[in-house]
Amino acid sequence: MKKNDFSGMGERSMDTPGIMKTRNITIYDIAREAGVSAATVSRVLTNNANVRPEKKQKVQALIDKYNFKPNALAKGLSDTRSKIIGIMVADVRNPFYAEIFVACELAAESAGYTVLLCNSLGETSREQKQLELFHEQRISAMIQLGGRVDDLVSDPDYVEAVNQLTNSIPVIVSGRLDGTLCYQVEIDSMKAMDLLMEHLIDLGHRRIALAGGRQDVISSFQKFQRYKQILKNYRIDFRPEYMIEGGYDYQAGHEAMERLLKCDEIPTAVIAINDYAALGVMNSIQEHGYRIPQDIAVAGYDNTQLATLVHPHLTSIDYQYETFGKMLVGTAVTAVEGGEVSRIQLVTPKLMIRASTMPEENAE
Amino acid sequence: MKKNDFSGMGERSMDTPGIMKTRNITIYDIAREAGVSAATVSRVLTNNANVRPEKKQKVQALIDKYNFKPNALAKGLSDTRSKIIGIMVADVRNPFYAEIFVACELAAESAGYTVLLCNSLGETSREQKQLELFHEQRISAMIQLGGRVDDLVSDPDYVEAVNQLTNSIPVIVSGRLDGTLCYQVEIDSMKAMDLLMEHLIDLGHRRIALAGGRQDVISSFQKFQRYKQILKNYRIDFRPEYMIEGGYDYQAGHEAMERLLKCDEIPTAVIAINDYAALGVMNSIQEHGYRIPQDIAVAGYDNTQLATLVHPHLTSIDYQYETFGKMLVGTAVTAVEGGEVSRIQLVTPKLMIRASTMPEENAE
DNA sequence: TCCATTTTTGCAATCGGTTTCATTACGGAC
DNA sequence: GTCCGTAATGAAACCGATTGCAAAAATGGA
Repeated sequence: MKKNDFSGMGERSMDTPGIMKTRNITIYDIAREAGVSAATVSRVLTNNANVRPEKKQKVQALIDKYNFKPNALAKGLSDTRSKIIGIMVADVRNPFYAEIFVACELAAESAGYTVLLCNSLGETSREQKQLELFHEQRISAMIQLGGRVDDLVSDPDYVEAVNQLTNSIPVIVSGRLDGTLCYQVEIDSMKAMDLLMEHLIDLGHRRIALAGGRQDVISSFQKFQRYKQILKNYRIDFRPEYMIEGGYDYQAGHEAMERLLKCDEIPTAVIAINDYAALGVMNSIQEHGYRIPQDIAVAGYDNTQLATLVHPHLTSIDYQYETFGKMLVGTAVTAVEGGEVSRIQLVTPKLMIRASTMPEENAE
Repeated sequence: MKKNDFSGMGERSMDTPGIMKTRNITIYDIAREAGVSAATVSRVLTNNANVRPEKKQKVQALIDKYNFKPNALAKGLSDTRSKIIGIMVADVRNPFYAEIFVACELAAESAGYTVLLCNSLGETSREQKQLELFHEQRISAMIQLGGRVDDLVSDPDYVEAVNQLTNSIPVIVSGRLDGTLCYQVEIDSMKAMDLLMEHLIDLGHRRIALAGGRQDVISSFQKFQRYKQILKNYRIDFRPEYMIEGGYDYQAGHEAMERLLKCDEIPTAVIAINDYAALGVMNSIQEHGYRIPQDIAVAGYDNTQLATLVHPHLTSIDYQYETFGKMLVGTAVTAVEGGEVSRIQLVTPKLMIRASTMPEENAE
């Protein structure tokens, strides 16, 4: 292992038994050995200033030799912000958020930022704590995804905390109701419903039901509205009994389908609010001895891994995570760096057709 | 919104159109208004020094009034380390890692640390970059989970980078081969296999097969070894055709089961290397018209959400994520703070019995 | 009341970068 | 060779905390 041999004293200490600590190399160490000032080394690091090529090379050589990495803390301190983007999600264990997080991580990486993930786990108190954490870390921007806001907006302390943050850094939200001061990057839920409905209607379906989702979640609300609109456009009667609201999990889908199967006329196609609910729907259908898609076609939202784990593979709406992540982080970075970004942006989803709606289609 | 009114100049600027930036409050601002020195405020913050109660109260009141949060960057800079624990996983989109991450986040939170998550995505180059990121952030400790190490250990640059890090901060690894200098927190894979095998043998199974997993992944290797050992203990002949190595996904499980179904004597129970593979196994079984568990019992590892999404619900090994996370973070924190921790620790897994092995057992 | 202790305090240095500003070096024009 | 404008460089201040050290204040004992 290489070490800096120009520092005579105390570069190693044994304060933790068994673990040797190596003193970190600083810009001054490099400067000294290169025979230049720290300012010059800094200029080499930030690259943009004009440094005489020969010196630049010499300094760079030492940087490489000692594998010197500038201290992000010092850097952040001197320009009063860390290059960290805080991301707050309800729960990364939900694959939907996991996908977005990874997409954001990749996008941030190429922009020279780091992402800091926090799970609110749906608890107001945690969400507030995370906000404090972000504040302490002096993050450059915050991305907030999903989660119900009902309880939050009624908590004055929370509102105060968000305002304070919004006042000092760009906040990008998605799938939330708040945000007068925020940037919004949303998935085009209406377009998503369009894609699914047109696909099913093209296949000849006229009895199309919805399973799961709540009116108080903005994206679901939009889907419901669009659903009715599309029916009207196609002159198909809206049947209230075909719109089963509920949660977002397996159970919700299963229960919804059980109710749908009790209708006088059973639907020929069901759109579930997400892949989990779709799985519930599918299991319910199969338990009753119906075939998918011959008797009932099923489609979902999110296009998570689950969609290709079930049988038949599930037709789903892909939220274009890569694009989504890029837009979220891109908006954050542009806003941080003082550029112009539009306040609201939409991501166009894509329909992934699989066997659960088209028997002849091969599962990917 | 509250603001600091004692600072006459430039506390607000309009450099980003439409977004007002508020200058951050510092320890000096508090000190000035309280009529004390910054050192005293710092002592109030860190709590441990002796400050006259009346002053302490006065300062605390101002801290609350302005919702002052000390700058973590400055703090980290002055004690040369940020209170951040870096966590590197292959991919959080894998629910197994997502569970561990959330558990670590919770454990870290109560210890006053922040966790920084990085996905290596199985690429050596990314893993190395994340290491640099950790170094720049001057993290206090690193937790590395899973991932294949074959390519990594052969890359001298990578080894160098890890050594450098290991030399300066505690590194906790799990599910990896390296680690002479590291702390290890492992799940007791042998015990896990014991639990599954004993459960199945108790149920009367004698023809038990394994599906998926590779010899070069340490945890799988241990499972294979233990499997043979247990068979021997119970005087059951080991049949090579019952041990189908492969990957860790749906496909691997499916293919393994297809091969198992071609055996002269079809196994009566199958243990899949994880829940994904188990799902593949189950689907293969059901496609061939067999019933689970009446004809063939199935069990998996990881006890992810998937286990209760499939039908019948899957018997699986629960890795006790909460305990696991606590041990990982606990080890990191103790090591950072100079305490004694044992180099190797084991987490005892737990068997979750569900309908895929016991028909009469109700799914939870 | 006065001196010796023990607590409280504040000053100033430090952590490791960036950046402003003044100074110096350089290259070309005359 | 001199002069001038630009490019290159370094000294020093600054970001916002912590902390060792010394001074000041409070306390207690005689």
